[in-house]
Amino acid sequence: MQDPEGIEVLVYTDLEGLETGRKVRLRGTVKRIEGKLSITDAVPSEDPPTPLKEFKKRYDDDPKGESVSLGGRLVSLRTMGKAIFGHIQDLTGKIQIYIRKDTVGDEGFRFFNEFIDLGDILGARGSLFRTRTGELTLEVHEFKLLAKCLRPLPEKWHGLRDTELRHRQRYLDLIANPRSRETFLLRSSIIKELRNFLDSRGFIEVETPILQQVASGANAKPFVTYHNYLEMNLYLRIAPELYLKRLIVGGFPRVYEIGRNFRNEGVDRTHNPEFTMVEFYAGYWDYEDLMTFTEELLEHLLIKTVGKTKITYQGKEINFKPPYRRVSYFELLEEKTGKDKEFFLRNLEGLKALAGELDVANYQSLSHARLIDKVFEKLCEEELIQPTFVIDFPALLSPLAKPHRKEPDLVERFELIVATHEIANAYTELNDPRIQEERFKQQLREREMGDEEAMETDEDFIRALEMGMPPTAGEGIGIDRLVMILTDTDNIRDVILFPHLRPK
RNA sequence: GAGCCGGUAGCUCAGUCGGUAGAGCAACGGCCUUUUAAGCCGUGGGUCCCGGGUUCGAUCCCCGGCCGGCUCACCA
Repeated sequence: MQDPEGIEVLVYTDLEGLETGRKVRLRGTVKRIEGKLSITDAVPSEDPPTPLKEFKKRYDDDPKGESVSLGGRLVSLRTMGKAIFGHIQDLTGKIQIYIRKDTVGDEGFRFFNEFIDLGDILGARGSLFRTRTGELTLEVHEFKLLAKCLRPLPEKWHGLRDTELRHRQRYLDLIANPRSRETFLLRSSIIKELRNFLDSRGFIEVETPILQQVASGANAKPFVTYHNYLEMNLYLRIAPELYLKRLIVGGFPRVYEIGRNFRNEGVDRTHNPEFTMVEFYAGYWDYEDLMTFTEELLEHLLIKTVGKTKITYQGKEINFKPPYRRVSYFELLEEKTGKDKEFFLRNLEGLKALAGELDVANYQSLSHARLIDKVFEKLCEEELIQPTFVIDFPALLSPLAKPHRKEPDLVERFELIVATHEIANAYTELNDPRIQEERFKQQLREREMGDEEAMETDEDFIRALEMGMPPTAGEGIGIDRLVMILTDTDNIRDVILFPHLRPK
């Protein structure tokens, strides 16, 4: 039993140090125990404690007569003279505890009253019962202070609202806001199920360089860093694509990588400078195979994580039950503009005029490829709510994709759009080294014309293709955006544990 | 990078037509052995984001800055 005069286990002395450089309201209890608090370690506690959700499930049917122990953070406290009610919380749930003077004894009760505060981490052992209102509750026989909470908890009813604080001190957000805990748990299970699904289909998980000598495989500005020993600049990858395809050349039949990409660009509701992607590549597949596969993958993810295929996102119902609509890029454009593929691909002046009418920013200085893409985004993407495969993109926009088997100006590429967001981007991979070389040269010309984000040439990648890459299809899925949709979140920072913020 | 909005107690928020501020929760002292946003009585707590300006006087008005949010631009 606890005895304030017992063996020293937990002692706070230098409380001033806590206040360095900032004003902190220290809690009365803490001031009181300054220098002198001590606790025996005589109380046994299960280590580590069972997650509370599991705990409650286990004992819900038969709460009587058990001597059980649990642990977690004390998040509410109702003292009623000679009895105390409170709730202990962990990541998975909450359970009520009940402490009676009769049960824990005078000394134990005094200790709890004097030294235990809201926010403390407690271990407790006792028996379960149901209160009048039917709530499963632990009547505490023994308890142990496992860690002291020196700062006050956020407000118990409203939680922690301030977005800045929620992001800067995510631990507070996680303690105070159940919604936030649920989001990150769901994110974890989405990634787990993604991995399970890919593994079960014969994909091999690999890791490729994050520090790269050439940042290629996407159109984006890289972060630059410096390697002291090699005396050279290196780039944080903007995509793993070219390395994963090297592995297909090397004989891996199917590979995937889940990891961070880094793009040195703006931050907003749907962009964080580092973001998580899965990219997977399958030899002997084409983009048609990938569309079917993607439908199966998403159906699996939805069922395994949220338990259904129909969800609500920002007030709109979205149905992930396959099959998804497939519509070609130029078909959509023609629907919106009445102008056909020939117009977009051959009539640069007409296209510029159209972009001007649509208020596309800087339309005078955009490349042909970007003009098409801007017009598409402006007119078409905004209306795609249900999962939709937009297929057969212009070759101009897709330097790594294989030419379409029937249409010479197009490539075999699709994007999966959900709720106006691009969730996946995929294509039959270009495996002809000569065409790839030509595409890189075209990108170089775009770069020379001022497009800073045109793709870099990777000589070794061309050499790899020269060894022969089997027909292959590959796809990238933005995990953060997928999590946003499945958690009904409209800001990417709410699905990234520690989003980037300016230092305060 | 631009425009708009915001920053007041630990948290959630109110307020001051310019006279240095309040509530609830949290904290602290009491009462209370089935409460659950517990209740009741009492107490303490603020560089009103920072720096300048105007003014007898600025938390409030003006200018600049910092941080955040939204929209736009760039991008996935």
